[in-house]
Amino acid sequence: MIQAKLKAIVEQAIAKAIDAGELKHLSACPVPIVIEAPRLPEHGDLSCGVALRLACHAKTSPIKIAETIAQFLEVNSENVSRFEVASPGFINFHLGTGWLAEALCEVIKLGSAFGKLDLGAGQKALIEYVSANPTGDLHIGHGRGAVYGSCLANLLHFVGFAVEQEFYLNDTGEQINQLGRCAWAAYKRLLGQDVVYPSEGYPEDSLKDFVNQVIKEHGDKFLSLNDTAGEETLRDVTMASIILSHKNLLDRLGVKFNRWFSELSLHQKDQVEAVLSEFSKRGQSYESDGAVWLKAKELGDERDRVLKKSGGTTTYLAADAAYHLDKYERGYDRLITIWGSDHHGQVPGLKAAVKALGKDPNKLEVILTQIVNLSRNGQIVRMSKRMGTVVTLAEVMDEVGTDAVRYYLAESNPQNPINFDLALAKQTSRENPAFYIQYAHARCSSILRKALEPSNNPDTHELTPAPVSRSQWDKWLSEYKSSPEVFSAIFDPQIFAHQKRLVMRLVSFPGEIEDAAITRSPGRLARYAYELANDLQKFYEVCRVITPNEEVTRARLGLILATRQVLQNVLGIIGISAPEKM
RNA sequence: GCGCCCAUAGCUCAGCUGGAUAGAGUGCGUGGCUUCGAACCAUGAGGUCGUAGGUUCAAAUCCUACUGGGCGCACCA
Repeated sequence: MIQAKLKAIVEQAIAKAIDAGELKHLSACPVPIVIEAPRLPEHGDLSCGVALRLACHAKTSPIKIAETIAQFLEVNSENVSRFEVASPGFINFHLGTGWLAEALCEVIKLGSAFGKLDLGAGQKALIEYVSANPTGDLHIGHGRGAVYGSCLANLLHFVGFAVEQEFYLNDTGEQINQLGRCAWAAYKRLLGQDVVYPSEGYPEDSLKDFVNQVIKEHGDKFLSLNDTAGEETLRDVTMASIILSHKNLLDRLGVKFNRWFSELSLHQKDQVEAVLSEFSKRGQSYESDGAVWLKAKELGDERDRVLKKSGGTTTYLAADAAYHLDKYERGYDRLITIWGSDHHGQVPGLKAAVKALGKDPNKLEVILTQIVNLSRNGQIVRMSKRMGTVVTLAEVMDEVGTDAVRYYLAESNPQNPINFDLALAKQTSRENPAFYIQYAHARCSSILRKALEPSNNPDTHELTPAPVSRSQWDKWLSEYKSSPEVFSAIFDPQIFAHQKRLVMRLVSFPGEIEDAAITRSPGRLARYAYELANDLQKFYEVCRVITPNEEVTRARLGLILATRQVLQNVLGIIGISAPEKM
């Protein structure tokens, strides 16, 4: 778009300056030419700092280089109304209306595809996230992983990856057996039996709701079972109830998985044993003290890791290795695994296992999400699985609202810890950023409705025809897509800055997408959405859209349409609804 | 003790592949609704970018040490 066009012009100017012998010591531009939006309006609409980077190559001061380049710049005044060199060596460009109008045309022409890129080129990517143990409620930390993962999935899809999303279900092992013991005791106690609740394991309170759900479905018919059968049965039905609640809650949060991958299935299909044989066959494991060890130290870990305990059972790492081998064999080009930061110690082990299996470790990206500190009025709410989750994700969503929770969790970068104050979030929920962005979208919709729908006078009950007729609108829609000149009437010299700012924000969307995708930071799109909404509000404040002048109305409705489109596109990625009315 | 992550406005967070006067939101002060949605806008105050060095024409950004906080260092998962 505009940045690329400007970049080409700067590139050409540098080449000409070199040809003319004005930039000594250079035969080609050795640094990338970056066109960016300056922070301050007096620095123009777009700025290029290439002269600063060229200084040490050209052995001249940045300001002189900038002046030299500026001499060779060839711009059309309709596109770039003026440019100037500013200390310490920036070239600042002030845009005219030409490129801006063309850009709006492109936004409307591309519609929901505006901003899409082809970074992925159809490569298959698998994102595994949440993967919470089915032994209790989800908490806000799971929520963060869930929101981050789903935003990243949306984003990577938007930039051309074939994305699949997967939840790894730890549905077997010691913690699940413990769930069985606790649930069996809770079941009997809830049905009036005087049995002792296990002192070790999950707190009774954290299981009560799930066991009550079991009782609601199955009644007391399991009471006749002996303890062994009872523990197994309660284990399975309680786990099913927990998994269902996880599915429902994540669904409510807008998080959807293609697959819930069962760890148990790996054992049942002997994939865990198979991966152990594979390690052995490749000479990557050995026996010691009756246990089987992975030679992880040779592969970058700080020490070797146990795969199979002397008691004969396999470790979590063995199952995880089998799981990741399965992922590799399913033929993905990128494997993204999102874990809570408390698992960071496992990353070298997993990477070592992957290397030991002869798979490309660079395909596997492990992203860690840092802790969410939950507080209420400044008081930290402690979360601990052993103590039971004090505040569940469901409660946070009920209290604050799902869109607001989603925005808060989406906005931050995963590697930073965040503080989430319930009282604060609730108190400001009416003015929260998610709401603000949605409001901007609803406002655009409202303006379009106002333009296209007849209005009803409440006193006289007379219908006033719509300012813009249906047939006229259809004609405009096609003009928006093919005739940039219709937009020239948007621009009013009095308030050009506001209008330009809004258009520039729309124009910067593809670049934002690219940066967000490359750095795996969908959060910056959440912030972009806020900025866009803010620019729309400022524009709206000073500029009427529906006016008696048909050409002006046509142009400004087009701008509103384009803005609404980009809001929809970005809200789609961060997974927040774009309502027509609020 | 060792390793990883973090420290920016009262609070919540951006900015970090080095570039112009460190930005938003929230809270606080002031002003603005006869007109497409005031759930909005304008404006003011508020910062030794944890501390100390170093690299550089240029450091919140890179390097080192330190301080403070979180997490991890099992034949647990």
